[in-house]
Amino acid sequence: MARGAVNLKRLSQVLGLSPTTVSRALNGFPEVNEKTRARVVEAANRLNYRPSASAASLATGKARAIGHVVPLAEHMMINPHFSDFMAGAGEVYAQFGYEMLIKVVAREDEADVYRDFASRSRVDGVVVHGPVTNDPRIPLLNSLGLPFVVHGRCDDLASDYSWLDVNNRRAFCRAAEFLFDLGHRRIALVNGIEAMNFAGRRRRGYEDAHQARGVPLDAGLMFGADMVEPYGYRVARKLLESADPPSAFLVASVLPAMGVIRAMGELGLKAGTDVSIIAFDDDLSFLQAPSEGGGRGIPFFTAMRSSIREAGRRAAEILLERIDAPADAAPRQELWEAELVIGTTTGPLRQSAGGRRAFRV
Amino acid sequence: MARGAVNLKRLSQVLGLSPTTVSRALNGFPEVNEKTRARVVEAANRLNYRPSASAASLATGKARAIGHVVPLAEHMMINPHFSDFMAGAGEVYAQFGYEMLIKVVAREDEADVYRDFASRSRVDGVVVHGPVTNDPRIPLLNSLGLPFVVHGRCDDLASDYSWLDVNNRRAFCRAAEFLFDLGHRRIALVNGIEAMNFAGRRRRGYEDAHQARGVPLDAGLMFGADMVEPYGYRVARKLLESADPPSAFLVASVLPAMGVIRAMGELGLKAGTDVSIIAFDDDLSFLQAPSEGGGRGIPFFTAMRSSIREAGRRAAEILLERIDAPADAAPRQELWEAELVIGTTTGPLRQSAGGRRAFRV
DNA sequence: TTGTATGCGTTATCAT
DNA sequence: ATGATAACGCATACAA
Repeated sequence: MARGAVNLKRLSQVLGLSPTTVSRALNGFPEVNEKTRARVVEAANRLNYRPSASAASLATGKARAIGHVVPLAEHMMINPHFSDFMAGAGEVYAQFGYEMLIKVVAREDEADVYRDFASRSRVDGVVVHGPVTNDPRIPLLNSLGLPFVVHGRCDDLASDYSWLDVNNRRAFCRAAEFLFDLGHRRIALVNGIEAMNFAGRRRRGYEDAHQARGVPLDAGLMFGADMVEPYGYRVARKLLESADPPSAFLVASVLPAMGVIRAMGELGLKAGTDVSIIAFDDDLSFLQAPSEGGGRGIPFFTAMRSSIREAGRRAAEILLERIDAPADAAPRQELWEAELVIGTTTGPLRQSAGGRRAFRV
Repeated sequence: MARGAVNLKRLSQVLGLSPTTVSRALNGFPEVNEKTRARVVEAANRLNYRPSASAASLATGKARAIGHVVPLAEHMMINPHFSDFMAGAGEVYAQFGYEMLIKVVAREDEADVYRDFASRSRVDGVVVHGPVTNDPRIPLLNSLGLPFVVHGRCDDLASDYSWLDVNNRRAFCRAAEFLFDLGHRRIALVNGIEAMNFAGRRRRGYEDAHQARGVPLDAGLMFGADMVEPYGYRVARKLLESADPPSAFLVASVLPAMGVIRAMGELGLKAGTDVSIIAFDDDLSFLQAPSEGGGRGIPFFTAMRSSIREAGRRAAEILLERIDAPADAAPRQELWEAELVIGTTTGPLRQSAGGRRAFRV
């Protein structure tokens, strides 16, 4: 407690009431006299009284905090996608009087943190980030009895836990079909790390579209790595300078897509004309132009878009809902469809783009 | 407490000892018999005992948590700079057994959150982000008696609080001088929001260099806004298509610098040859190429570099140090120099670049 | 070296 | 409608 902070006892002495009544008045119990409540609330505000978090937590068994465990090693999480998700979740937590508690730890210590959270009752629930297939965290959390929600999914059966996911497979299938409809046949896939469950789904969507159109897959056009800018740059340089370059790119994030743009700029190629790009767009805030006069301008990237910030908000809501629900309540599962947004980076296949190309480097 | 979790009383009963002795054994008190301690530690591990956070906090008055308040409105904070800083700070917190507590709130509610933190003793200290000149948070936190450290500075006198900052003025002066040395005279400044204290310092550094070289300032070349990608793009398009374009850009972050690159690509201009770019590089993880075989490759941007993640680590260390120090200990202040890194985006002024230019669009 | 008793600031139970 | 009293789980001053 801060020096001189007023506690329940002091406040009740000032009011000439018992601590019990003051507590009830402040916590909205119906039995307390409205005149008394008004007096109490006024005095509490005036003296700047706030109940001690640890004392309340000890008495109620509720921490009023949500935990997020961030793997240290893979910087997958320490990136713009993650911070936008957290911003959304944080809004909801603040709104409902919850704290957001973040723990940055090595992958191998993650299980330990969950055990710690549970047995020390530091948090009332956790959000699971970056699920892999058959993620061991799900059975662990279930056995700990700690409420949780997964951002993404771990498997196709996904029935015994709550999750919120984007229909990645369908999004990438639609994106590829959109490019096929424009006449493109050689489409590079610049995917995320395939060990991540979401990246596997995205690849399958890409494959679905190829199969539906009878276009054979070319392993030389498929890449998977951490979704950073230089990755897109490297892949694009390599492919666009090769003998048989793709005419379009399907990119898992606007970050590597920026890298593709950079590579094209260096090679004198214009996006949407010489080469098409469609990206998965998490609606990251740092890539959005400040909206002038309401609404957003014409987007740069053609993209499958789904706001990761909105996902953060909704995931938080689902989790808070589950925390208040009975322990045996049915899990909540939501699958969002990404929206196709037409920007400036896609266009019909140019005949000249098929064969060799005169670079303007 | 989680269902069935073992507490101190149960553990002591199992061991046939008093709770006091068990507590002492676990907390490393010197007076306890080593054989007893061994027994206690073994049993604690076996039964997976962990002290309740709220009970410990209530008893000791320490929360073992650090607060970070993130303004919701300006997405300045919900961006890659912020998440990298947090990653660094989080590492240190985890190492010392602290939690990181993040609160996303509207600017106008920020003061309230600090009061809340203090009076509810939810945290032992806070990190102040994005200081403006004469920031009201500093006197508030001082009056609350809540230990804090500022990432950045609020004024030039900056004596009554702890801070960690980069020498922004000197960094931008050096960057501009580097461009002057290459023969450039018309250098665009793509700065952050000038209300932020750091951006003001950067502008002054840019002005220092102009004055030192006797180059007059051109208000038409100086911009300030939120450091997002489209901002750099917009400014670069506008300037490079103007009658008297700059031959070089000094950019406050690699994010808008990517936008400058995009604009140049569209205009058929090559960085380092046609136009030079030097950026302030916070060493953001998502822009770093995965190091192949140790070390990092040749950087893309010529830049003044200072790792914001490292700053997060150090800020956390300073704060934890202050929390343990006596309340009247002298504030700790550190000013870091950014490092000049030569990349591929700068080169000597081309004679042809001065006048009109043939665009290859 | 170990144990007893008390306090930390709430909420909740049971009276009145 | 209000009050006395007992938890909550730990740490610690004091006693032995």
